[in-house]
Amino acid sequence: MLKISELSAKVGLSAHTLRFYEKNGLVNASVRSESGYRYYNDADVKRVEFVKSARNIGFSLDDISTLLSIRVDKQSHSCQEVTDITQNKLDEVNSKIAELQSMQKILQILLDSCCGGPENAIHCSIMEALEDHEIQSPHEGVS
Amino acid sequence: MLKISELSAKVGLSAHTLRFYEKNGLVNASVRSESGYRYYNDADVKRVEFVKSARNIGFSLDDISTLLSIRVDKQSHSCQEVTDITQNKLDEVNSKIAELQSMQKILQILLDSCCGGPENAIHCSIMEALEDHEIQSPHEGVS
DNA sequence: GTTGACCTTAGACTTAACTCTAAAGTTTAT
DNA sequence: ATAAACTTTAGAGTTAAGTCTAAGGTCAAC
Ligand SMILES: [Zn+2]
Ligand SMILES: [Zn+2]
Ligand SMILES: [Zn+2]
Ligand SMILES: [Zn+2]
Repeated sequence: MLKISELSAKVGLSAHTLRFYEKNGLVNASVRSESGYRYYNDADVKRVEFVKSARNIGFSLDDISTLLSIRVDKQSHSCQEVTDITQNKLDEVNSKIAELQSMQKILQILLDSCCGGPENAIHCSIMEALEDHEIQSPHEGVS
Repeated sequence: MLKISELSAKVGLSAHTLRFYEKNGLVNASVRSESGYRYYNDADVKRVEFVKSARNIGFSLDDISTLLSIRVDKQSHSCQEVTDITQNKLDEVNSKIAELQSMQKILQILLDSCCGGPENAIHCSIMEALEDHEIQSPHEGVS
């Protein structure tokens, strides 16, 4: 049975974060001492590690809650439920990547167009590009 | 001279946002009526449009403040200052893309490994992967 | 028997960029 | 002259996932 700081050291999440996760219903210590100290057993540790893996992939705490509820009763849940969560996350990641790549592309064009030197910025092509109306939000461009 | 709702309609930023930008020192109306109404002249409109272009590329309001201070006195600033801001932003974007691509890769592997069907999740390979310790945070992996 | 390290809670703070509300004053149209 | 639409301000709320603080209780060692 681990105390909170021992669990913290073991899994690499701060005691604060572990208490925060508990407050949000993700993980709790199976045992509390008379004085209120948290004690985590092996199953608790595994659950925390599951949360950490899911978090490392990028799942939100909400997603993780759902995954945990599947985890405690796998018989009542299907692979499809799991892939749905995973696919939604992948879609989200892909759309963020697309947005960032559109920024990346514009930023690279701007950098390529500017001399980057010590001369004054009166004819700076980056400043000129920002004056023009050619730059659209990556969200607005539907095509 | 445009009132705030007219400017809002013209540039596609809400009146709330325009006031918020003013509070943060980005843009203000050159003229105020006796009763306090904001009136924006052509130069104000151009400044707002500059802000919007910069925001569309992904620059933070802090970056935009700096770009605006260069804009009002281009003679005292160099192309290098402008490219520094731009390059920093590009670096940031690139590192976010890398992080997301690492998530994308793992999510895709997980999806490929799971049948996604209606059967129960007892042997679900996604759940199994989350139980294992093989999933690292994209931030921790330095190599 | 006291020092120091640890634990508890509730609740405030952080970041960024908005977004909204309330209460009041102004302008425009009929 | 009155209703509708617009504007003003200060300030609170939103989001996610923590992060930190204060004030107090507990445990181990010396
Ligand atoms: Zn230049
Ligand atoms: Zn330049
Ligand atoms: Zn399956
Ligand atoms: Zn499966």
